[in-house]
Amino acid sequence: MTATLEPLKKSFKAQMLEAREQAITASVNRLLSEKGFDAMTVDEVAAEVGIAKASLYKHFNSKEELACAAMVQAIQKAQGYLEDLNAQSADNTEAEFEGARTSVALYKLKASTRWTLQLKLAGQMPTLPSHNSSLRASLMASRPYMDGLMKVSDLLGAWIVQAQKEGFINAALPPITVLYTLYARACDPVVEFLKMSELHSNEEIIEMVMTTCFDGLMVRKTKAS
Amino acid sequence: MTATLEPLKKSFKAQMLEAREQAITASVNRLLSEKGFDAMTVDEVAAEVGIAKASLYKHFNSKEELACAAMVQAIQKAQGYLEDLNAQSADNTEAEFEGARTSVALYKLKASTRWTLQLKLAGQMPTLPSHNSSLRASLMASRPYMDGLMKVSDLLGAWIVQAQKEGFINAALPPITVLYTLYARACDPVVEFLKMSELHSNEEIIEMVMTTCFDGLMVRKTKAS
DNA sequence: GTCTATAAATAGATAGAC
DNA sequence: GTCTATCTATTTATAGAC
Repeated sequence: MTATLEPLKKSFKAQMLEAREQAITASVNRLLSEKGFDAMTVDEVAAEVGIAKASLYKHFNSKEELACAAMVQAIQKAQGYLEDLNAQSADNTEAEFEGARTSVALYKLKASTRWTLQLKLAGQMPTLPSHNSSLRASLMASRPYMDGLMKVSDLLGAWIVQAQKEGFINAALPPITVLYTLYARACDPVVEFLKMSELHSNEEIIEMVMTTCFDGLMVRKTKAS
Repeated sequence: MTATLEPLKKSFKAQMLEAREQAITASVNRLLSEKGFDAMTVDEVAAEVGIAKASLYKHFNSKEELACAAMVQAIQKAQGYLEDLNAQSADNTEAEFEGARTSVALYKLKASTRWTLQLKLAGQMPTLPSHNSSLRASLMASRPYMDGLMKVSDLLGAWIVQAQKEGFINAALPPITVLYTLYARACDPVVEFLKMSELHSNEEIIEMVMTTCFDGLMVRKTKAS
């Protein structure tokens, strides 16, 4: 009996541990989103999780590791979303809907960006420190993070190239520039400014940022021009 | 004789003081641009200026005041640039050049944005802390900063409204959204990413960011479409 | 005003009991 | 693993001589 229960017991214990660490990374995620790595203190994390600071250090060896774990969780979440999106329509080809040319690749890029903005507005997007910091080094050294980042970049990159081939994304822009421009939406201060102004709903903010990102500030000449 | 020299002596002394403080704000400006407010330490500033830390505190009462002075200098520099730009062509009206419609207001907005990006690439654009920090409060409380910010916003705002009226800037976007989007170029991480990649010259980076900002990521349909 | 030396406060990390 | 209490390093800020 113990022979069959032992593994279950172990699994349960492991699950508890994982749940606890999940709770920690969730708090870190939120704090990282709210104030960033430098301004976030380990005391705050401990207070928000509801455990002693020393207990935190039993799970993670440093503040960097702590933040790293949260970033890994976030990037893997993004990877999961993108892979689901990719699986929805296997064929990455141009399509025709109601006489208007559309692109599955472009659609996916827009959906990803919207998803990012939603996460950001929900306070769940841990912002990378814009300036070089100790966190950067830790992230670079983290296999799971770099793996996730590479997978995400590959997926987005493929859609970018595809959308450029199909004539939807400006082919004069290097794909890497387009990629960075999309990544930058994750730390777009416009979102926060507009949110603080309280003049617009989250949906309106998202649509405005989507417009400035994909259509730009200038008017689009319609076919009637 | 002393009666005529005294004021000169005083003025000279004041000029020295101002020059010293100018040197300090320049260093702060650079460090603020490089690492941001949180990561910048007063020790670093003192070391870079070449004076003792205690001497710094004779000029400024706190780290916030120190950074504040640098930000005021920066915003006033921007204000000066915009006012010069405004004076160059008094009439903010639509124009016709070689059969193509152009807009003086749009031209000014683009010039301002280019100027911002150049400053940023030169490492002279002190980045506002994206998250709430003690610096924000100090800036809000600083009359000269708020005055400068308001003047800058008024100038840009007028050009935005004008360009929208003339049909060059997307009128579906609230002017404040356009304003924030332009302000956001000052802390655009894409610029830094592209600079780090060392694949493009500063001019190329600027042109790419100008394109993504004003034209967006999607292709523009030419009249031939 | 500038310096050296130091105070005071904060934050990352650890010791050791339970 | 969790806690309280503490250590250590860093950083903002100041005292006091010159």
